[in-house]
Amino acid sequence: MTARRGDLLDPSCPTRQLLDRIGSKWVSMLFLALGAEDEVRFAELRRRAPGISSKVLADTLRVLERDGFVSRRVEPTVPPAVHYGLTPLGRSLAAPLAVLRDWAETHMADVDDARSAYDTRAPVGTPKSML
Amino acid sequence: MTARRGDLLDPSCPTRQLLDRIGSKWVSMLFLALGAEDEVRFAELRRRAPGISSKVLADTLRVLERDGFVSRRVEPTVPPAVHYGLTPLGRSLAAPLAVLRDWAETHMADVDDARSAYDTRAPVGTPKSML
DNA sequence: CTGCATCCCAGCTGATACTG
DNA sequence: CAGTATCAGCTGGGATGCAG
Repeated sequence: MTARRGDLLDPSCPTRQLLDRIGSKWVSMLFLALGAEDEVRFAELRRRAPGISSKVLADTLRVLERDGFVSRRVEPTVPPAVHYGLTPLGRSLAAPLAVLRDWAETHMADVDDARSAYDTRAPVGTPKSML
Repeated sequence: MTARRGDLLDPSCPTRQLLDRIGSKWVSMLFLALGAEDEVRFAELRRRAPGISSKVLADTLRVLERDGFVSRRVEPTVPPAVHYGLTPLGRSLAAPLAVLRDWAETHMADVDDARSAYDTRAPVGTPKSML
């Protein structure tokens, strides 16, 4: 049907774009953090994503808002209060993410074992990248 | 169950590691290419992943082999013939990947629309005075 | 409180050339 | 054919400082 083989290298390939998003460092964690409640404020998100800088958090949220995954509501108080939440589209991504998490928690131990075995067989020469 | 919130920033978090893998540029395409048959040779993989360099292909395959996703079988002929295939573990990842692909093909059009709408609302370079 | 402007750096990715 | 060696570039992510 759709998906010819070469699709995934087209930058416009839907799957490619989705993988780029959810593979981004903080995105999956923000989905978790936002999924817990209806709305979460900026500072609270920072707390739930320990280590993120405000720049990266703002950047990531803007990208997700642009994608339609995240809603942004500003209360025009002083100082301002900004509330973020998942849109229906964003919530619809929860299922695929849960499938990934389940697979990971079920099988990544096998991956660890495979790595140990591989490293025992080939102690030197493993590329440092992609580890 | 497990998954405390902070898990996803731990480099050892299973989900984090899985996302890093499948988000890598050529991995999902190689899974597609390898899933079609039992075994595929190096040069054939290059053909099925147009644009990949032999270095990147070799690196990626080695990482996937180390993870236990991919098997590697060398025929000691001259010149050598190397056959790659998916292990059972690698094949078990097909389902999660299919879920992602399905979601992407169903919903990424909505994301495109959201982006267009966002870009219309916030064109580049709009003076703040006009907001 | 929120988040933009800058500057900066690591490492993923790629181009090219070479070898058993 | 199936890689390895080397070098270069870009982009994502981060530190810091400032502003509305």
